[in-house]
Amino acid sequence: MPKLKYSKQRESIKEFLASRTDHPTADTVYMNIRETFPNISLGTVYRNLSLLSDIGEIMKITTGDGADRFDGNTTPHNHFVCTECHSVIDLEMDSIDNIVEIAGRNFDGHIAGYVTNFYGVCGDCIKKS
Amino acid sequence: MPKLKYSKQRESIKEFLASRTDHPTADTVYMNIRETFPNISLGTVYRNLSLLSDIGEIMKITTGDGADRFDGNTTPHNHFVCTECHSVIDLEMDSIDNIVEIAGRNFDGHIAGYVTNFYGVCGDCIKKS
DNA sequence: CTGCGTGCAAACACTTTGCAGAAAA
DNA sequence: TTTTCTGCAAAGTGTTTGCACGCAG
Repeated sequence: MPKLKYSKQRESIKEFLASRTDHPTADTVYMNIRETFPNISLGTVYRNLSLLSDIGEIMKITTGDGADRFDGNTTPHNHFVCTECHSVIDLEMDSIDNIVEIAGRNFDGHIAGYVTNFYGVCGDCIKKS
Repeated sequence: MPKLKYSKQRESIKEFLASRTDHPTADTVYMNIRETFPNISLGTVYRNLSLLSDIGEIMKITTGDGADRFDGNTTPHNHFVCTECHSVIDLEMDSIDNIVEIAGRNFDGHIAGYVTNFYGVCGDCIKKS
């Protein structure tokens, strides 16, 4: 694997994600970073998001509902996806890591991890209805 | 919502999925159904897969690893995704539905369901290495 | 006859990639 | 200098859609 070199674009993307608690898509990141680097390209944004999530400095969230989203918070946590407004919300909940042990009891492979997404209607959408 | 009409293509797709325990992609379904209906189009396959999963007769699996997959088994269960061979395997495990209650304790929206995918290396890939 | 379903092809959304030049080490 | 990173644009992948015809009800 190639050696990592500093780039202000990458730094900026990382900082941007760290400053948000929502979970922007690559396109949203692009739109925002462009205010600082008007010439940055969408390709560069994708390349850096992918690189950063490979080295574990950010997290990629696949919801199955449109574009992937990215999270600057790399501490283990789960997400809730609102089926109305499509927002993705961090859940502050007790650990459910024990499900790995439950899943492994009757399985002959090796389970390295899991991703759980919860679905439903968020508080804001309930109020509006 | 429009009224449902019988179609032999749709029936065939449903039967095909019911006959498999792996989790074919839309393209795999297409390739196989074409042996019975040589003129079926990929668009029709996608339309029916989408319709069938909307009405709950099949299940759509988004792994974040390539194309979506489809499962004819609609009884609630979880999946394991092998990061080596990319196969998707049904897990026979005790229910973890209690995680919904855990997630809901400190959340103001309404959680309707969840999807958990486990990741790791499957038994076959472990043997081969 | 009415209207949903189909095949076809074009369009679409999201993401990746090849290239030549710019920037970091 | 050497190697990585960038902007640009083109290509790629998976999926959806408009249209005219076909078939179920």
